Amino acid sequence: MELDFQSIDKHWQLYWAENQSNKVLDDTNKPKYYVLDMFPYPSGAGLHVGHPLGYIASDIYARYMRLKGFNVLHPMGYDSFGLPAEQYAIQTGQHPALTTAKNISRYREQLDRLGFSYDWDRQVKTSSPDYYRWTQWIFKQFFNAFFNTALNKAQPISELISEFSIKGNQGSNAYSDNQLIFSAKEWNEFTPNEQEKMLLNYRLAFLSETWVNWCPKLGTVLANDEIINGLSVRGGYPVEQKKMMQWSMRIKAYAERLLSGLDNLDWTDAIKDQQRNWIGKSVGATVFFAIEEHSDLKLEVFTTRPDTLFGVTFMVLAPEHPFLEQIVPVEFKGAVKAYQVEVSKRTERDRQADVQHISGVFTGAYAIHPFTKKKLPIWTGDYVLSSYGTGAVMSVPCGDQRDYAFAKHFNLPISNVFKGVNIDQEAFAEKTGVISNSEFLDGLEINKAIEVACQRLVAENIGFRKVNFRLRDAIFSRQRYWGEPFPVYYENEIPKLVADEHLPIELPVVDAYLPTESGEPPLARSKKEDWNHFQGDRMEYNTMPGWAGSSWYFLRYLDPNNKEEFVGKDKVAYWQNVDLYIGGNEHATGHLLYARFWTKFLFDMGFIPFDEPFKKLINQGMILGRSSLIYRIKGENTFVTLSKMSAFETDPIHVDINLVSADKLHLSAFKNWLPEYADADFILEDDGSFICGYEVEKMSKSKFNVQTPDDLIEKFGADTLRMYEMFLGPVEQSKPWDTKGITGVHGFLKKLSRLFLSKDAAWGVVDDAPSKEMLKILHKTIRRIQDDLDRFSFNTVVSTLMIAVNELTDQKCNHKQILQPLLVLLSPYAPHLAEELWRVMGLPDGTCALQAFPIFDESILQESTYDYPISFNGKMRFKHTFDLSINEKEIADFIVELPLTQKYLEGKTPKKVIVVKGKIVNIVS
RNA sequence: GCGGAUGUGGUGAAAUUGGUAGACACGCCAGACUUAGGAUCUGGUGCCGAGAGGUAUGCGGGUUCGAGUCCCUCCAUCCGCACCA
Repeated sequence: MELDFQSIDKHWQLYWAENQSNKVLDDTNKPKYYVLDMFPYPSGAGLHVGHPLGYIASDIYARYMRLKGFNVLHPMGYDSFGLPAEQYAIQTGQHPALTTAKNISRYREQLDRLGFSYDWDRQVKTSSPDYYRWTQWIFKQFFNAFFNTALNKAQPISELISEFSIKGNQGSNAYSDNQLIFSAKEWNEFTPNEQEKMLLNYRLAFLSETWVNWCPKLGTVLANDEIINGLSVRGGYPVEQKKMMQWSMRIKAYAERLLSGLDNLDWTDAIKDQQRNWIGKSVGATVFFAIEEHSDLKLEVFTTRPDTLFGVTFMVLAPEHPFLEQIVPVEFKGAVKAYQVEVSKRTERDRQADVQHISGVFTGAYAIHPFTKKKLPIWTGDYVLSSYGTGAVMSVPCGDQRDYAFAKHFNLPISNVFKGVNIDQEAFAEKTGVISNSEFLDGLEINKAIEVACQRLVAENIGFRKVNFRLRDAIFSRQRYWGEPFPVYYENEIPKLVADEHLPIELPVVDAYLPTESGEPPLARSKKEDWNHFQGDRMEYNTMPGWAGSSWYFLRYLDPNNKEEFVGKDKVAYWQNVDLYIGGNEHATGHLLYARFWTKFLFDMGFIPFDEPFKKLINQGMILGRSSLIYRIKGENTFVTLSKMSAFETDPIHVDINLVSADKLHLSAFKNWLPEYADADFILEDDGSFICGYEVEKMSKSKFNVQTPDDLIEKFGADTLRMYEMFLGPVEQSKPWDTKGITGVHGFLKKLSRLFLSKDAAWGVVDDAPSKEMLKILHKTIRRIQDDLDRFSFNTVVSTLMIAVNELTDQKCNHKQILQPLLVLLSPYAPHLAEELWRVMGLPDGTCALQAFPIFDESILQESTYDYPISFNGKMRFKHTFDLSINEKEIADFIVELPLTQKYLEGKTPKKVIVVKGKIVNIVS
């Protein structure tokens, strides 16, 4: 009797749906466990074989924990705002909501075919008004809060307002970039607009001028990714740096907590390091430099090396530094302006990638050294970034390689402050040694010198100790259509919040999804009567970024239909944070940091009882695609087969992998593929075939290398695909997709089901007592699977099951006492087949998924003897069995006398015999 | 330039704390059963060698009775990046 995997899949998927088998109740009597996948963006290409890798692992773990008696929350949803749907809308005029809905139903269909145990009643979609209503609401909470540095937490802005009206902002603990000091009297005399503007310096969601990559031709802001060599990827238009009023989130206020919070998380060190680097804490000092002929200005710099203050020979400002407006003498203005224009054409990423190219101009202005009072020329150079520190550096060529290179390039002076160090070839960047040539720092060891320099800076009121972070406040507005509208309108250019009862602010109808003629975002196309109906002058036309919705979605699953709150207090008290989170590495610093930030904020405001979202994190590796490439002769429509391409100048072109089998291109299918290839010519191999090249790279629609799971499920069934994806290797590891081995896993499932078949082809499982041997196989398997799953080693479980089935087959085992628990062990990996076999065996107690994980019995595996490997100088030669009760000395004495031992000793006397009980014997000669 | 990761058979990989390297599969070879098979079953398979044996976890060194595992130097590949003052 052969199994029909397809109908088994369908039968059980239907059964689960009809019986609501995956519905999760808030059953507080059971311990909870929350297993979460990073929710996908539903792209038009559908789910590819890489997506399920993490989903399968999490589903296995969720099923395992259910068997272990936990109430497991395992939900799924969609991160459904995003650029591709908007791009498609621009091209076709179709509303992104329609495209998105279509893609979601395709995803759902594909997910369902894999037999995941998601509770779909809890689904969330970030683009659904029921959901983004609460994203807007959370934004309002950020707007209405500030960060109290004394309490190290966020607080309502109302408390700050009353503080200002009583004592002004002198000595305030509120986190802010604001420098302006005002008294209570001044505050109270501010107009309401002035007060509002001042408060924007404190709110955790705030408006400020920010540099952006602006493409005038597209009328839009672009991400670094969308720019190559200063030109937009789309259209190839020039891009420039421009200042723009943007919403931001004051994530910098949380830098210290985001950093220290990592210590208690069960994440890999690799990913923690990435976040630590991103946050980038550095300890040093702020130093103020006077500027010649501008006594009103103080140039503020941050340095991690105040000990090298006497090595400063010049200053460098970022080309965007505001002082350049004021301090550049007339005769230098032209050159500086020209340089600023030149730099504005480069993105920050370009500026950083290009280390070789040194550029800058002298501004004509001078700073005064705070101690020596020497004149220091002020330059501007693009290696100094406006977004880090103060956008200005004191250049110490002897101690910093970039300063050194800059000094050499422009022939600026270099003075050495390190005792006995040669700096003829390069700067000395190490933090060890002794300072010289530095007045009061002479002779001090570097760490001591840093200390002394800081004390002196403070004493002379020239500077102070400072902790700096490279983390920047997160820009929170996008000039796009397909995102959450802000619950904000403007009155006299002051932003005002829309009242809660008007939420959600739904996306308005627009006639096109492009920016307006005047370069305003698409939402500005809305009609006032449709959308802009609040008392202000206009609505906010920006939308929120993709990460807004994904920063809190894990909370909504706990209580997805709550109309009163974003999550009910009782629900969040029971379910708490995510116990296991599985997703791709690419979110290491984006999503994972923002979600942590929002969680900490919501905790501070008393909405949730924990301040980290994800306790345990597993980063699944990327499954890479194997793309096929064909080579077209430059300027012609002729393609050359792989072995002959070297004779020509060619361009590689990605070709749909469905037109290729075993690297051979199907020529007629290729000609029909796209109109431009209809009359292509080919230079073939001598045997008449056309061979393609290949490349292993990320799967993407544009590379035509996407492998969907559908065909494989069609052919082998969902269980085979689930097991095969796990069998490929550790989940964390990246690997190219290859279906070569799938038959092995498929064969295993068949072999396993044969255990349940009796000779006369009926389902025949016997009640007879199993042999000792069979029990041993079972319990060995239980132990290994439990151990492996507990350390998330999903791949080795598959081989453990294979070994068990191989051994049980050898034993001709058809004993219920063995096979029943075996099915439970199998069920997290192959739920459809496990249920089917459970049913045909006529086993009681409902379904396999409702059973308890088999209990491991140590006593069954207890052995009285052990087969010791006997090694000579570390090399294993033979084995000898001893009773485990025999002690080390007895074993050693016995082994030495064996004839085999004498043979390997070749007449030598052993120097030492090492016996590790229950492990190994090693004879040293 | 900085940061992170990874290097084990023809291939995917295994080897919890240092203790029998290559489990389990794919592939390949031989055989059985078949009209046939991309079905099923049996045996073999790191490399060199007829064999005894030798040799092997990117290269080179070190620690150890014993190293894929720990330490140092180097090499290669992949990923991320915001030249981080």
